Amino acid sequence: MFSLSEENYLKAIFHLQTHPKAGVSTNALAEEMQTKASSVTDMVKKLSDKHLVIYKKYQGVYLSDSGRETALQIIRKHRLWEVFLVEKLDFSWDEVHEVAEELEHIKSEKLISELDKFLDYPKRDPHGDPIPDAHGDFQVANKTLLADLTKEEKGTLVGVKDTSPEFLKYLDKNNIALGKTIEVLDKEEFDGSMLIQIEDQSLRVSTMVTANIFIKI
Amino acid sequence: MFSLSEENYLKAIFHLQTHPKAGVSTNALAEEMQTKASSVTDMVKKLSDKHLVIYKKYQGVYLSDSGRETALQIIRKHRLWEVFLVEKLDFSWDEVHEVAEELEHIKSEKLISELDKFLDYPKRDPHGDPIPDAHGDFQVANKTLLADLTKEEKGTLVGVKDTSPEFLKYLDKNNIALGKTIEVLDKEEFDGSMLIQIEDQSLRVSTMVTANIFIKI
DNA sequence: TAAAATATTTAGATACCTCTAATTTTAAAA
DNA sequence: TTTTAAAATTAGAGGTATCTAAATATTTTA
Repeated sequence: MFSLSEENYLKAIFHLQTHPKAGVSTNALAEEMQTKASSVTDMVKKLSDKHLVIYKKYQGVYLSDSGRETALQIIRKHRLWEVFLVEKLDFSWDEVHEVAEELEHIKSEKLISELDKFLDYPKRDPHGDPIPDAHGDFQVANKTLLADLTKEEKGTLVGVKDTSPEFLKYLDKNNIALGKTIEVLDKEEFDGSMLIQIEDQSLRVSTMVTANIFIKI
Repeated sequence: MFSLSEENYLKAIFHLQTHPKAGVSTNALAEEMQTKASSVTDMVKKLSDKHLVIYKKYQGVYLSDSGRETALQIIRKHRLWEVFLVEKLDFSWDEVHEVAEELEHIKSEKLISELDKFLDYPKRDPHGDPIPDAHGDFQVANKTLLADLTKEEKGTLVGVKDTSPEFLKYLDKNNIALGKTIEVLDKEEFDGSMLIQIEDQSLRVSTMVTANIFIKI
């Protein structure tokens, strides 16, 4: 169907396309794909020829409907494999991304539908991100950044924005995990850092942390 | 480490290298890889530069020790994934090969060691082929082709030589499966066909069948 | 708004893996 | 053993995905 590179580009465009009005810039895509802008231009033309993206020179790139659909199927596979790795193979949440990056490109409808069934149709991956179903539909959670809470507010940790191993290991070290209750004991106006209560410990965290934790109030 | 093509070539050479004295011919490898002889020559040179094979022009190609080791690790991964697909995801034995061809190239030591553990260290894949361990060691079964049995001999079906979906579906249709006892009721000298007893049914099978079934007496 | 800085695209080249067509080597047959 | 046939290799080229360097377009700044 599509090449490895093509699939990775579609996924990257999807992840960068936060505002549906603005196209994804060549440089942003180059940064995301760890490649050069000129390579991006070439690939984007190819994706455009295949009607996976809408592209006008110097105007940035948008996913077409079929491009979005393809991207969502890859994301579905990625997240299902992450669940498999954590729940069945004892991987920790900071180890799954790299392997899932490879597994997501395996081409078999049956493999994914059976895996989904085997895992009992999980709704979220180990980082709290939603798993699209076979039609590409997924629940958009109503979640808030911890950074946006104010003193004395509290909620449940439902996701992380930064999924780098470094950040995830930091969270592990401090017993911060999905599903736990977090309360803002104090917020420093100067730098935004917070004193938070999580289970029986209180902890001071910087905005590097609070801006990467999703809370459901 | 190695490219997809390189890994597939090593695997193909391993499978073709039945007699350790004779090198694998360019044409045989081209047939196995579904490619042209000229492409094989190019690739074999590249593998030789990387010391994965021993190659002298016009003399055929042999796996080096490191080439053999690499091939065995790919075969290990292939067969472990096959077990996973059959035992955990309800694939039938004629459906697993194609998907395992892709899964075998995922690069993660931990993935395979954890998968091995998850599957409880299986010794054989769904077709009865042995699964090499992490060191590349595996048990060579003492098995005989059904075709080599004579009248009134019997044994257990321990493997199949042809693993094509067509052959496997034929076996399924006739309730011929791994672990079952087969007895030779009669053997036709003219064409080698046999009347066999398998559980409560007797069945006449051609040499196309008997030459692809492994029996342990 | 003109100049400078930044972003993007184009041109030309490389690595990988493949192909066809032509050549060379080896093996088989007369 | 010479000829013929088969097998293997080389030469030259194409597609994919990438790169560097140069050119062009857009945006920012003065």
